[in-house]
Amino acid sequence: MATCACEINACVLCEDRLYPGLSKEQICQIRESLIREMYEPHEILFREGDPADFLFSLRSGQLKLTSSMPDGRQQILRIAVAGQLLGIETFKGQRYPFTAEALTDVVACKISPDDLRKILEASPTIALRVIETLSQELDQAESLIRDLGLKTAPEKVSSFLLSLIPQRGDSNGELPLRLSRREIAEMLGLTEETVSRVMADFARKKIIGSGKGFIRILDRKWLEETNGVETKASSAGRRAQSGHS
Amino acid sequence: MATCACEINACVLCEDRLYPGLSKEQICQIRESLIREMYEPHEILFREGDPADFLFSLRSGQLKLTSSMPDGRQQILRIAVAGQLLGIETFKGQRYPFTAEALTDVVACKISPDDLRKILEASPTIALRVIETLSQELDQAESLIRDLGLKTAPEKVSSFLLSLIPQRGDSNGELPLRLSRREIAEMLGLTEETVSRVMADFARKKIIGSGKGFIRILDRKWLEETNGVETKASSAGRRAQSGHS
DNA sequence: GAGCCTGAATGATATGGATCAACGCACTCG
DNA sequence: CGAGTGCGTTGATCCATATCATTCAGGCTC
Repeated sequence: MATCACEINACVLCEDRLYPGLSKEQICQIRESLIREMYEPHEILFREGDPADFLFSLRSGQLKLTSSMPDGRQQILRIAVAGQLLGIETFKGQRYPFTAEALTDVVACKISPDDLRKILEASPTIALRVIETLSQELDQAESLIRDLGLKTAPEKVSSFLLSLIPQRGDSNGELPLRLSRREIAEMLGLTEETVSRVMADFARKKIIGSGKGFIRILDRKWLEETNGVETKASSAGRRAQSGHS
Repeated sequence: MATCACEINACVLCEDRLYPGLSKEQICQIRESLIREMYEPHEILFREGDPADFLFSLRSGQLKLTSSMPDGRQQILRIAVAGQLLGIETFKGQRYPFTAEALTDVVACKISPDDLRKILEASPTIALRVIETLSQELDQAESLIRDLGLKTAPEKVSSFLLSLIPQRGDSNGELPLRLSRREIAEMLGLTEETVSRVMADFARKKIIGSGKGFIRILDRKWLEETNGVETKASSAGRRAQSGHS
């Protein structure tokens, strides 16, 4: 076992329990095809347009996936979190459709599409996990589409802020904020300035408190309402009164 | 075989060749869990927020998947095409995150999440196909994010028009257009009027020809350039001159 | 054919957010 | 220490697209 490339068991492809039907040897063989790698913040795992030679299974840390246009406009497609699989969009080969950049320290398992295919064929449990992961990613993407397509700037920012709250939500503690204003803007289809203004406005209204590298949600309910889960009447009312206070 | 609920073999879950290791009986049993259904244009398969009791495998036809806000704003998240699986975002249960409406005549196989899970565990080939389908859907979603987040109205419309061209592209024949201006707008995060203006403009410039229920791409190259695959210089130039002609 | 309906095109005007520009503050480097 | 640099904030102005309103064209019914 000591020869396994993968010693820490934390990613979709690495956990023992995911290979119930297989022998130790088979498991070890699978793990041999995984290449463990570490990255520091701002390091690029791969760039949009590069030949997609490897897929990545994220063990820990966060990545931002971006796509940009020749003139420099850039869009964050998604923030990838531990457990997710990167680059399956390119299962058929070809090229990466986005750039992946580490936001934090990152540990990832690198694997070739062919090897992954073999693993999936060998272990339905893994395949199922991959499907679940993919579903989650698709869901994330669809949420962003909603935000981009039909929300106003304040609604977008609300939505973003709410997405920072961890699942089992301890509501209003300090939440780490790893993205700069610019990055938030690139995610929400806004400009740096607009994000800054909206957040300053929220802070003035005591909706959030902000500090260096973190924010604190002070009025979660207000954010949830402003985010679009509201009646036509309440929306119109709030929007009407939402000029400069 | 005659007792199988699924007789036409065209969806991810129905093709014989996808169950290489299984006996006739097992295959037949799997198919028993599929409920084949047919829908007409404008029929709703399910609504956003409904309990997600079933997943759907699309055999033929097209669907639009929409999400809307309480005040009526609506966003098309994706156009689902034959072969795709609908609603896996809800693999964990819960509720449909969007409404699915038939754009054409549609044939779909309905299946419960539990049954699907069983099938996936039994057939890695199927699981692999599902993963490929999901990847494709994710890719579609990410493209839309790009369009929504960083493109101007004409760029969005270009991108949309190009997406109508079938894979093995016979370039400039008549392409069926199943979406109204309103629906195109709902997809691209624009208004009906803006889409109408842009398309009228394109038609005047002989980029496209449009008719009732179809369009014809006359200058594909121009669309591809306007879509963002272009240099900074060419973009700036074109944008500068793109006022009212 | 008259009346009506629905989708698309077009015009006039308003506005949310982009853009351009300046400034403050913290940090780093020599 | 002062100069330089990066990020965020704030202000003034502009413009792409929304919004509101009207017209047009085709299809349907009576």
